Amino acid sequence: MREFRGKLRILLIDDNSDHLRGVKELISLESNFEVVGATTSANLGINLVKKYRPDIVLTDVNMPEKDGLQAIQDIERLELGTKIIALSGYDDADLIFRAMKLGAKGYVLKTMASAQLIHAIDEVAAGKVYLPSVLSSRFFDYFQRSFKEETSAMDAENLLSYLTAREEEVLDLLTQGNNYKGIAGKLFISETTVKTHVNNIFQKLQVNDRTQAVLYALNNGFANKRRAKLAV
Amino acid sequence: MREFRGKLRILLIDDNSDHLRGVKELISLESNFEVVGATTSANLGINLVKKYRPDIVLTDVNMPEKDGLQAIQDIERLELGTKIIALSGYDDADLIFRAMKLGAKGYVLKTMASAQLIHAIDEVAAGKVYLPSVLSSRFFDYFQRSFKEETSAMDAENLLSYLTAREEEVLDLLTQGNNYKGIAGKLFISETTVKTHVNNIFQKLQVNDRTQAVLYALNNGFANKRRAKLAV
DNA sequence: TGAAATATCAATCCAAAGATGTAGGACAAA
DNA sequence: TTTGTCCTACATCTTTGGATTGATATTTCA
Repeated sequence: MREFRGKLRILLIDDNSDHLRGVKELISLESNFEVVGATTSANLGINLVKKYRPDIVLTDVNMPEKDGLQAIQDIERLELGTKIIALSGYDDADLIFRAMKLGAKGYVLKTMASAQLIHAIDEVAAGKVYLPSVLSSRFFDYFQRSFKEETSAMDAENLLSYLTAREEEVLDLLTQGNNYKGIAGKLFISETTVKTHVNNIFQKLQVNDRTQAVLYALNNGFANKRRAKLAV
Repeated sequence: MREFRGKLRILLIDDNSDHLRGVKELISLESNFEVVGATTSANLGINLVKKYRPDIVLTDVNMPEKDGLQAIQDIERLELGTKIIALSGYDDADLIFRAMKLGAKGYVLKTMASAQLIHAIDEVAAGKVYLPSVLSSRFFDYFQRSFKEETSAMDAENLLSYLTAREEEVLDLLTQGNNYKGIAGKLFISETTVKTHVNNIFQKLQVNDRTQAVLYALNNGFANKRRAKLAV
């Protein structure tokens, strides 16, 4: 399963030097793991990533100054294919969500058994994503809650549904920053006709100007709806 | 682990009547499961959910007409606490992502062993989210890719970074649909001053009018940036 | 068929938005 | 102290946007 080349090269970042040492010893016990670096500073850690190009980075996400999330983002931006596993003392849903959002391939609690950490490293090294089931539950709760608002905004009494097909076209062009002249040109109709449509849109959406119309459209899933007609 | 009250009440929706029958028999073999309904129609299924209020709904997501995703959304909107497990013949990342987004608590492939389906039902009934590891890998790939664009748009050569603090405030109010008068009132400055700021914003963002400025802001993570200052 | 909704275009008027130039005071950095 | 940036403010002018009314052709559907 693992690649032919020697050991899995691992870099550790944790501002708690005790924990750092502990993890280092733990990993060193594994014959197929090699710790290529260990530091208590996120900034230093990023430099070490550039220098040693490890396969895996284990980073604490609860650090002062440059925090671990920022470190994840910075490392991801290097685009070296480095796989990141977040370590944390807390099973905070928001923290997990943000770490995964930034590209972490795993998230392990410090309180978890060491075997779990080893397992996580193996899984992530094999190209998988590793989230202990307790944490994945939290993740999905958070994930679904954050989309619930979005979808509920999309239905309900949506004023957008009162628009005619032509008005939707016009609104679509408005949401692309066109003025009257631009819309008229693109739809091959006169500017005054566009004005008529736009005024009708304002009435239906109960707004006063184009900016508010565009904001209403964007906040009420207008783009999604139009995409839906093609993609769903 | 399971609650004291009798059996777990399950409803099945699958337009393939053969598969529907197969799953029904499979589940009926389990002494603690009870199939309270089985239908090949999504619309009918939703009505059955209202009528029987099952604990779990297993629904195919590859159906013609009213598709399974729509069914998931409709059932979720009833807010009966019904837990939904999506069934699909395909491990399509986009499909998995959308099903989970809409609130599905599990996703199981039809090709998977029956034991896995039973396990999924148990897990979901216990309040967990169940995604087989193959699928969760796909899910996270998709998830991270969809956020990669967002974050990369947020840095790079972002014209927003040239704005002064005051200009950011003004732009923020613009993205809320305010006109000159509204902004002036909220910032306790004169309308002409607001005009000056807005004009400077246009220059810096290289746009021609407020709508384009608002769109630029929204498309380049302006809201995220502002939120970041508080929340990150 | 006949009513209702839709799409088109025009004229007019007023308000709002945008462009440009100028300028004083606060403040920080060189 | 000087230089530069930022925030403030005003005047002026042009352009664009928005409201209103009215009109005609086409489509939709009961």
